[in-house]
Amino acid sequence: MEIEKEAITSLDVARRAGVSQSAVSRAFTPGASIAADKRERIIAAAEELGYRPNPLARSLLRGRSNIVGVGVGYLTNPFFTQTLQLLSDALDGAGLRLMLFPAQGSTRPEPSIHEILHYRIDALVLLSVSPSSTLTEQCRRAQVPVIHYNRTTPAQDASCVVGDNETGARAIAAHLLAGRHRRFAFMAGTADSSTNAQREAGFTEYLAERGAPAPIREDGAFDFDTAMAATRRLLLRKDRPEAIFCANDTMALAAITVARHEFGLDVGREISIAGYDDVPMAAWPGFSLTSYSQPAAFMVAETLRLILSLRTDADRHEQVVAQGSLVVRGSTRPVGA
Amino acid sequence: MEIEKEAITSLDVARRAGVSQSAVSRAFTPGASIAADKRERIIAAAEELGYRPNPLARSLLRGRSNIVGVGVGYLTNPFFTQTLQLLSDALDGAGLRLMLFPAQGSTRPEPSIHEILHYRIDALVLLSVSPSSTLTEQCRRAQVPVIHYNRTTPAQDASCVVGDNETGARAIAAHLLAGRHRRFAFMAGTADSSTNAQREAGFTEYLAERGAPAPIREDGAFDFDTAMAATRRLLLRKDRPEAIFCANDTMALAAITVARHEFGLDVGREISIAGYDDVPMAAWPGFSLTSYSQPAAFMVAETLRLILSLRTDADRHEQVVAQGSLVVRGSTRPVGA
DNA sequence: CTGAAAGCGCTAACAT
DNA sequence: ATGTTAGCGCTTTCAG
Repeated sequence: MEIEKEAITSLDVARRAGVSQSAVSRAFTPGASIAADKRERIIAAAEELGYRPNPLARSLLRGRSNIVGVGVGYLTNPFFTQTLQLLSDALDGAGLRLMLFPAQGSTRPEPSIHEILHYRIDALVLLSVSPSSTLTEQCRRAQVPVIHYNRTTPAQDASCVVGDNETGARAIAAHLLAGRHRRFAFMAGTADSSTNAQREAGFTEYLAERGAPAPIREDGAFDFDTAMAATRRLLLRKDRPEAIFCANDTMALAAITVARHEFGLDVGREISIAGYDDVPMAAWPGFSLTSYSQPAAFMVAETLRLILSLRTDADRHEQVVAQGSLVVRGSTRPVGA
Repeated sequence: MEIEKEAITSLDVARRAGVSQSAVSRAFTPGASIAADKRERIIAAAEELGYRPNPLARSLLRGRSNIVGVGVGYLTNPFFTQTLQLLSDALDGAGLRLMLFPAQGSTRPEPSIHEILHYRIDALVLLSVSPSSTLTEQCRRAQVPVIHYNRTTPAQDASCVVGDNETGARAIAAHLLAGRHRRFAFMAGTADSSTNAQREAGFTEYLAERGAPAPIREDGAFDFDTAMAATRRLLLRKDRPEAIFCANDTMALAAITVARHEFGLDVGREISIAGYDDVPMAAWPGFSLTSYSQPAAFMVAETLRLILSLRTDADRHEQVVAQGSLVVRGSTRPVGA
């Protein structure tokens, strides 16, 4: 064991391998022109010394840090958790670092985003965070591509990766309609969310097209507790809805819980409840929630592709819309019943 | 709006404020000796230009990056999710950045950790990751303090923040014993986890002390699906256990699901099931899971305290043991029933 | 208290 | 293909 050693630098490796310091740099740069045998000798010397190029110094010079900033609002939603896990693995596999920061899910400009931007990050990924124009503007100026995940921007002036919410919501509507329900309800997520808006539009429009009555609306804010309260209000109505479509699974799980445990309803027979996202819990026998599956793995893969492609030109932007699929389980009345 | 501007540097601010570049640096360094009015003038100029010191350059020189590496195994466990959320907020509040990397929850040395270490991170936090001696050694050499969260190291040669698992498991055992159960089972988490070992020891020892029979043991690997299978094995036995203590809540939720939906058991009357962690879902009416609560907020606060204190001397280490509390709900038979 | 100057560790011209 | 040189943007002596 060596005694208390300061970090080894490329110069140490250079001396050891008997070459110039810049040769060491080249040995660690994929496209650089250097003799194969010399490179091997340098790599060998580096291994012995336990050397790795200092990413900080490298970033300072290159103007890019190999770091991707990831902003996330509420980690409590399993859909985001799953996404974060996938994204974490994907970035790691691509040799990119993931810098996580809390984005509160709100519109107001977050100071942390500001700070993150100074790390000369390769890209900024926002998971279900409502877009803010000031943030978008700042990133544009800093030449940092922004990728909205699970959100679209009003002006479509930024890149995003989203599911086809309208189609999904229409599929849910069609399924509920096929179950011969009359009174429908929609439990909304947060109002400023494009995701919620699209799901609501798809659901409402499909019902209207088929001549069904407009759904009752309650606000569940994408949150379990809020959704429980909203469900109570729905189920206490004289014209109690027969089918509830919740804008995400978290709220649907809350609705099932309240319907079953507080109102003693047989979910799937006396009332139908459907969600969106198809989180792992939806498949648990205790819930058996009908939902619309978002292809998380595909969406994350697309996000990575965008990161790699946009870091060369941040001004370009691209919208990716992923197709999902309806997953019918026991929480909705069977078709034709 | 300016035209396509390169990032502004301290020199730009210096020129604008009519001072030297080093004055700008001092204005942004808390302890530096600079006249108050000059500092204000510089700060004003910086605001106008939208200047912030480049953290990359700063880190390169200071040898510390203000980044904390956080390694996490499985984000699917809500307890870790909650912790990550809290930690993310805490670090952000302290002006520290959080670099997330997948640690696979395994013992083998991860290449990403290697890479992260070169960012001259202030500390490495490992969430429920089994300690590896090679990793510990590497961090020691790099003078990076390691903090194990929810794990202890065998040799106690590193810092950690853990709950008092033995006490918690004993409290669960006492509670189940008070419910007049005869046949007990313990559903274990992953074998190499100190957390699991301590919970198992506390549970088993308490039962032994009271003259109760040793619990049947099944392996649930801290995982929902694995725990479902393990529960089936338990409930198919001739000597079916009357009370099951699961080493974490995820497994307990699986046990409840199987007991209720596959075996038609009335959980809390015909069988008692208890968990550990007291995740939010434990309180859902559909589960009403008796659990032992880990004080996540306190543990994260302590983690932050350790980070701040250890970054000046990485050689020191400290063990923090947090006290939790028993949360009795409906999944276990009431005491005296 | 303040400015000039010397690097932190590395990459990217520029010469050879 | 390789070594030399000039910085990336900042902090920190060192003089004054």
